[in-house]
Amino acid sequence: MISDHPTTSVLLVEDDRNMCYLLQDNLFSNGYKVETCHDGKEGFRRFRETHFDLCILDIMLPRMDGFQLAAKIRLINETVPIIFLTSRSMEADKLLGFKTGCDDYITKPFSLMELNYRIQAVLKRSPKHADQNGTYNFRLGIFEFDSRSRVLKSTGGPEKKLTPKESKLLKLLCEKKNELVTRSFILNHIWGDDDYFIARSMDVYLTRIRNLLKPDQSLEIINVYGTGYQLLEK
Amino acid sequence: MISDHPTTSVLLVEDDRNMCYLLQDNLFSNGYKVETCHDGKEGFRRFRETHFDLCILDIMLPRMDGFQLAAKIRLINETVPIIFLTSRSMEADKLLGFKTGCDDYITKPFSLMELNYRIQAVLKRSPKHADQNGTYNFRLGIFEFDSRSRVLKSTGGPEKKLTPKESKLLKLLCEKKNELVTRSFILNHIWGDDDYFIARSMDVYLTRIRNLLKPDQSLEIINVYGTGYQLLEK
DNA sequence: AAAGATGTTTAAAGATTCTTAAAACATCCT
DNA sequence: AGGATGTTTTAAGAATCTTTAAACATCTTT
Repeated sequence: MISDHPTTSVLLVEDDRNMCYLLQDNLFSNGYKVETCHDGKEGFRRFRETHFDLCILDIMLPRMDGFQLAAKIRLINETVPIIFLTSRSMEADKLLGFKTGCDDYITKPFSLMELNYRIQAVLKRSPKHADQNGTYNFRLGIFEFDSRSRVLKSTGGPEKKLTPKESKLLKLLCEKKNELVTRSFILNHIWGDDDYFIARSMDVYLTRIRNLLKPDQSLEIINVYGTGYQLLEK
Repeated sequence: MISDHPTTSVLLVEDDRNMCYLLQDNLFSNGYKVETCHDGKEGFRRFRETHFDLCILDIMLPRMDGFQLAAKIRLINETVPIIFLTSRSMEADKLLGFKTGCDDYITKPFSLMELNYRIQAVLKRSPKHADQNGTYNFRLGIFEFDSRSRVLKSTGGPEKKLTPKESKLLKLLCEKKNELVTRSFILNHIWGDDDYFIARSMDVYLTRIRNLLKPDQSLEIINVYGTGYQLLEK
């Protein structure tokens, strides 16, 4: 089968090595780029670190089941299509209540042909936010910011090297420049979790970013009480 | 029996010299390229050093048993087929729980015919990731890097000879250029193990590689705190 | 204005990574 | 075998990054 998708990247989370390997091989030979892992937590960590066009999640997984994983994925990406691998005993109810428009599920045992068909269908429906993670460079007031090398350069000034967390936070704010970003959105995207202490940690980073941006008076990160933040470029 | 496999290379790890020789001879006369060793640790060392298309592992082995060995092999190669040699007393349970889709096992005593049949079956199932180790030359900024001769040539500059470990590390980073590579991935692939001290050792090599790449400002190995590294080419 | 909730800042503790030097180990050569 | 040379690991302290803690400020509601 010849590929018609330049490099669609797939996150495959499957506990059973046997099955995992079979699927990986099938996907690979269909031209997809595949990353596999074998438990939910690792799956989520991967998802946060990289960009994927499709997730295939087993339901029964160690450390965090497929539903929980999908829920966490949905918190940070509303659109990426997810295909669940279920066992026959799974009640369709639970699944139907869960999956969104772009998702699908397939009951084990299934044929590879069937899976491939569903993948194609699900990708066709998916809006392909192509540029989702494609932008790494931002122009921001007097600054230029490269989120990959984590360098914030002020035109005609010195450049500063940011830490990974600083960089992610600034990137997120840049992506949503002049938009309101909720606290929980930031927390789930960058920290992958949202509790009291992590929120305090975020406060610290907000302060740092504000300090970094101080040289340019036209930039401001304003707080919307009880809701979130907004990076304004005046 | 005439071979239909150009040069399928087999790693045979068998404690019992007698048996080992018998098998080696049989494999050899079937056209396989065979390397033998007699304990688990040595087996793993070999596996890391060379490329094999098939592993035949006795379960009872000195220094590290066949299961442990297989587990470590799986960490650095998810797909190579493994055939276990078990004694009759071995509970099939343990084995079935362990082996993945491409693997098989055979209970001693067995006929050579039976073994050969299983080898063919297992190889047929295996997808032969042909290009797995195929790329040795990399273009990297102002450099050209040949990971086999371990030479890093800077265009119009002097060439440097790398040590084996340096070379492996740089090769791995080149293969995953612009991707995030986790610490444990590097450790398991290059050192075959992942503990505190080996991680410190890796730090040392990272420093060296960074120094080697310093002449080209556009190259950078950035650290993602708590996760891994990324070789960026800007 | 008071009280509670939420946000900001600074300091410092804890964790991880980086660097350098020296020790241990390996290989080559005579 | 023994010395020279090259490679890898160990060790230890410095540097960097992240989280925790706590004190203070601001906002909202009553």
